[in-house]
Amino acid sequence: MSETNDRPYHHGDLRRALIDTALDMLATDQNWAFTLREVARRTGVSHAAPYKHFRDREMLLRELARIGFVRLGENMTEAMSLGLPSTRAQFMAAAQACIGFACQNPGLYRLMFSSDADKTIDPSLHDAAMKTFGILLGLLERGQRDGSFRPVAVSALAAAGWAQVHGLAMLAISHQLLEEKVGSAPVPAALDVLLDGMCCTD
Amino acid sequence: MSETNDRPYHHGDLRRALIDTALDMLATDQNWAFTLREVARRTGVSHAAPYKHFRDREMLLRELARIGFVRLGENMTEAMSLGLPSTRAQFMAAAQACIGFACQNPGLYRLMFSSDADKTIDPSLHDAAMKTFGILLGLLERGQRDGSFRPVAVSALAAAGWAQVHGLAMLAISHQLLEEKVGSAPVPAALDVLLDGMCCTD
DNA sequence: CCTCCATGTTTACAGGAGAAACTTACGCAG
DNA sequence: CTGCGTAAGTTTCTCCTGTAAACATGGAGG
Repeated sequence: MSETNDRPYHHGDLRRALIDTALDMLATDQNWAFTLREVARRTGVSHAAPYKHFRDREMLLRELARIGFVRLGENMTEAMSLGLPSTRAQFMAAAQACIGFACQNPGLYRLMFSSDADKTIDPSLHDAAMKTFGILLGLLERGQRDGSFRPVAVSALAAAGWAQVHGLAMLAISHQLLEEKVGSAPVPAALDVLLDGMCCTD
Repeated sequence: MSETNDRPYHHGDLRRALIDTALDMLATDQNWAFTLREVARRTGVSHAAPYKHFRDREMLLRELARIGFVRLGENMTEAMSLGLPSTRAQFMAAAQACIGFACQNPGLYRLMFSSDADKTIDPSLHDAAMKTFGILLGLLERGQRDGSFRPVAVSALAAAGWAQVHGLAMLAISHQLLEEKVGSAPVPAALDVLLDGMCCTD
């Protein structure tokens, strides 16, 4: 990753380095007014160098968002592969993985769902988001087949599940899940309420 | 709106005018890179005038967010006062009112939950958000008393309901509720799934 | 009437986005 | 090896933003 090279003029892989720096800053600073120049500065390069790799600031943002979706998908897949007994438990694990990801990368998570990362412009970003959503969809379909989830339209389950997880993630990183409002462990509590509506086992 | 009077140097109520202009732009432009100067320009005033009413840009943003929470609360209260028969139907109406508000004011809604509107700084903003949340809480408590909602911890219901509505709103204004993913009417479908988990009547 | 002060304006400066022109060094044809 | 094309960096420039400071205006109170 961080090759401590002494490249005097040509960096070698500036594109990757810029992305790494930006991801690092997005994870570090809670909310960061993203500036290309700051990224360039911390990467140790002139403020115009990034334009050789990204047409404009938003193109870098979209690439960062794309990577975010890929990583989020990896986290969720990993959580689902822990050998948990029930599909319900797997859903719970995947949801908590998603929310955990958001809390560990609040800036990146916000970016992924912000208007700065316009998915109508960049097909690869759109695909990445769609693919990550597909993980959720696959879990729900599997749950319906094995009788865990109710046989309603899977799209309804998907919308509900996705919205719930995304909503909890957004509220969490906005520090709005205060104990006085929603209790001490709102995430599993809320997910359990939703799962009661999704599952057959009442 | 546009009073064609010749401003006698002193505007009269510039503070209000700036807020109105900004709210207008937040509703009009889907996603707008908020600039104080642009607000001043459209209000027909010098770019430094706003500083006589707001210490800095973020102070205006927080005030806008506060107003957003007040209006959102009004919308939700109104939706709940339509004389709908069941508490469940009232919840559904309030939720759809919230999501409708977000879709009609995407910029404002985003602002309300963005890190630009830091609720830890401004108590009145925090109070406004809390009060709007209280509307939801009140509905849930009432629903539990009348036997509509299950007698679990009300904070769990609150977290679930709030996250669901907020998640749907955010996904909707991010244009991520595509039919291919979540069907043609994802909002009521998702809310029904959640309500199945919240309500006693299965 | 004159003077104070809230509310405006003008001017100034730092910092960011991005374009254009210039520079460096890697890779390749002869 | 020499010379050159080109990708990748740098410098410089313009326009824009936030924000501070100094100045102007005009209504309210003595």
